[in-house]
Amino acid sequence: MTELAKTYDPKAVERRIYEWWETNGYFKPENQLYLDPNEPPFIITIPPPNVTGTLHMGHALTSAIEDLMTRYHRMKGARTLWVPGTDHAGIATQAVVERKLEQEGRSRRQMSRAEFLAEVWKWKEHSHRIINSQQRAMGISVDWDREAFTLDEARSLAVRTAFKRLYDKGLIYRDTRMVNWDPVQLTGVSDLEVETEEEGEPGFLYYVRYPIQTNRWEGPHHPWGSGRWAEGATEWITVATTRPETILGDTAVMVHPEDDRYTHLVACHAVLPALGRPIPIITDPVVDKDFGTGAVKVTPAHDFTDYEVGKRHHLPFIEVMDETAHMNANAGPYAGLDRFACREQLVADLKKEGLLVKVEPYMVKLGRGQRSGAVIEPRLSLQWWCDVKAMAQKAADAVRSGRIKIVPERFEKVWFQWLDNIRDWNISRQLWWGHQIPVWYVVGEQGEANGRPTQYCALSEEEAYAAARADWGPNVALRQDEDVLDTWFSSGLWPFSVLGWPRDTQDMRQFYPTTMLETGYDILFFWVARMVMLGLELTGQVPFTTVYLHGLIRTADGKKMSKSHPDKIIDPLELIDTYGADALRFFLVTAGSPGNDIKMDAYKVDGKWRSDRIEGARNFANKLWNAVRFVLGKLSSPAEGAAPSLADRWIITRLRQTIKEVRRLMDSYEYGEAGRLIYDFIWSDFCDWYLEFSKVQLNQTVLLQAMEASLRLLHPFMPFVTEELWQRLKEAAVSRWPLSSFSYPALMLAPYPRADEFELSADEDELKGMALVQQAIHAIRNARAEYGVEPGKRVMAYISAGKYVDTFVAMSEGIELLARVAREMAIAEHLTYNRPAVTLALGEAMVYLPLEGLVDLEAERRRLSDTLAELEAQIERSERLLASDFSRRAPPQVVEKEREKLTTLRLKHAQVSERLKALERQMGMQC
RNA sequence: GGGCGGUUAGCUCAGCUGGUUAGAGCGUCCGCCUUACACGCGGAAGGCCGGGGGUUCGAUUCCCUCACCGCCCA
Repeated sequence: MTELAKTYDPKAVERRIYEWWETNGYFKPENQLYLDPNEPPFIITIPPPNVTGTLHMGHALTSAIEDLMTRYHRMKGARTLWVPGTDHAGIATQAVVERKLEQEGRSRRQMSRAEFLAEVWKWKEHSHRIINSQQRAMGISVDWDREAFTLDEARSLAVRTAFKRLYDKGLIYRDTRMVNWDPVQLTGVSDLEVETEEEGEPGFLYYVRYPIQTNRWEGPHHPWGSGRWAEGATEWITVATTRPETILGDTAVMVHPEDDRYTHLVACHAVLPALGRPIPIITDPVVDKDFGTGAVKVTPAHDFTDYEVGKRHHLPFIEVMDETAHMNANAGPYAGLDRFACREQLVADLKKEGLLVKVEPYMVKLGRGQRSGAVIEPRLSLQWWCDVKAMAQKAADAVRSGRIKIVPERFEKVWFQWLDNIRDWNISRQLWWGHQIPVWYVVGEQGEANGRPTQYCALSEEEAYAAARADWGPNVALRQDEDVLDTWFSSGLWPFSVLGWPRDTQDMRQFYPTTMLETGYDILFFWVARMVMLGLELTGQVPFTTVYLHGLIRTADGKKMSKSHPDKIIDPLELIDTYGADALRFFLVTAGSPGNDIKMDAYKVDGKWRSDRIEGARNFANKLWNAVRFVLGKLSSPAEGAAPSLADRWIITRLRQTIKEVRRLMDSYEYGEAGRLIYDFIWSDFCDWYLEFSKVQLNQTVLLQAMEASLRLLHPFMPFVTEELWQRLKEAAVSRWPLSSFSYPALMLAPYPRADEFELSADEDELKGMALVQQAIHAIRNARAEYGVEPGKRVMAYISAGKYVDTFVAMSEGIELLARVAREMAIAEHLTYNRPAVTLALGEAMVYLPLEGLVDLEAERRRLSDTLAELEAQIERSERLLASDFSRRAPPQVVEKEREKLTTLRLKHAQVSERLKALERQMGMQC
């Protein structure tokens, strides 16, 4: 067997271990070796990453948490399945590929749909490969044989089936409505895909006056642009707008019915600038009298609010822009101009005509496309809609009734709020990349033709034709709807589509509903809510029983990483390269608390990302590595049948306490806290104390047991290094110490530690004694440092150990080693030392260090009297507390604890004051 | 406008259902290559737990309120 290197090198381990796990099929639920019949199965589906490119830190966090959950449940003996996959991400991927083509001097517009899709598929393969390698590098224990893609054959069937079922129920319909239109990507998007800057964006509020038609002035006598357009007009109404270009589409001016300023104008007509169209002045209570002039223009075809107003007041809907947000023929002289160019030109013209009253700087709330960043244009458009009202109520009920639990709980409030105010979901996208809508139209027919349907929703073209031929005869021609579905429609089916739905598969029967849905809180509505709605609607069951939401990864200055400049985006692979996957994972999982964002402390050195916190986690991996190196060294000597010492009983007791607490924390999703606890146990209890004690009192069995259990405990957090070390340990030890977990071929398949695995234990008194010994060692070290004793120098010590004398005697070799105390030290139940010495009062015990030549009597006297003063203050505080209502009102255990504390304080006080008196006597004698 | 989260050591953050003298890592200071580990060891300094009020024997923790920062929804 090769010796362990002095420093852990993740690169030499991770890839090899992962391939070994994978080729042995250890990630598959069918291959688990330890199963606990009492553990319910654990099924989780990965939030499928978009095949837009590569994974970022958010994905790394997702991987770390989900793999932690998965490995934990697998080791607990639950039948465990984690299904991987990727998302075709319609808009996002199409945008990425279009941009790439653009750089190559090509354009989608010049390509056929098939040609373009071939390009996207190429990109998808490329991206998918990178994503997979990143995920493997993270160590995720997914069943790759079950990998799914939202646009593969099986998922397509699920999508078409889902669409058809909802269509047949009347929950999916086609309608022309006002939608959020992205004029760059040329598609409608849903409400959720529009993002608004909180403060708005700098813009202007334009005050424009419209002349009023009167019997003396019925309209312009001079052309627009002549500067005399409004000549002769006598009355005006001034409106304020942030979007002057939409004036061209105005079909009314609106004021509040109780606004005295305008009552005389109501029912009059204003004349629309530029176009000269007379438009009515109407009243509606939605008008805010305090905004602008109190009079607003109404553009029913280009504004959500105005759309409603237009319908209410039966106003004409005049579109003045085309799909690319260029002005159309209805814009008269401005036709052909881009919306912003039109704005500029029109404002200049208004000014020339004396119609521009004033312009004020104004923060405009602009909706921007989530993917393109383009200013969203409200636009009338024919789209497919999903009526989700009823589904939303059921989804809300699932959480209300506890069938689905959201962690952290506070997100439930957001859940209800959104679902209770839900609007119909625009599910069609005017894109090429995605699931084409499974609806076919009869070519050449409009609407209902003699009662015969002109559109057919079907699972396939053949099916659509079969239905159409039945109505229209054999020569009917069909054309499939060109639009595709919103990506989230297919993602919404994920937890069951990956298991084979709508087919009746073994996986559906065995693994549905799933257990856990873990993702970032930012896609609670986009994804989680849709899965619950569609899951309940289509499978009749909740798709999962727990939703765990993690926070977002932010840059060092607190910005969202995904939105910040590309140079701030960190590739997890780079960090893995520098620190190892285990370090990255441990950092991600322990960096924060559930649902809260994590700020990366990343900074660049020579162009490479560094993080002190990840470095700390790497150091921990190295610490573990060296602990095992030490243990292996101890095991190589002949086995000794030493009886368990106090230290042995102590470490096993601490281990058992840690296991209990870790399991409790893991079961309540407090992964960070659990990780920190394991870290503390391994570093402080095991390495700092127990390994050190083992240097003087070795018990190979206990050393091995504690080490092995520590590896199992840590495995879900740091899978690679623990697996590697466990294999080494097993190889070295299994023939002589056949621990039961060594019967498993891999650590990842071994049982998670249970507190009742171990037989040794220390009782309450022994634990107290042990703590006292540790305190003594600490106090001696402290005194040595304070008095500048040479590090290697052995010092004499006299220990008065009271009732813990046996403990001190048992631990004397440890004290010698760790506090550098001379072998001849004295330990007795009661011991007084009258010569000059540093005195350490520990309450139950007392340590005298005759530091020859170093003890300055005066300094020691000062130190003791300071200690005494501090003790007196504490005693007084404690006495006051006990004399108050506290002792009557507080729970007995708490009061008892306080009494014990007071007793110890008094004991210390007596020790110190006695010592002080003795010292003062000595000093007096010296004088 | 409504809602949520945050404010704890120089920095980044823990602190679960209220209970000893509030913790960790990094950083700082002092001392060490002590034969597992310098990616380390030992020691130390450093905190009106954002402000105010309330409940309570007791508040970093619960309630109210204010301030600032961040986010979500409209």
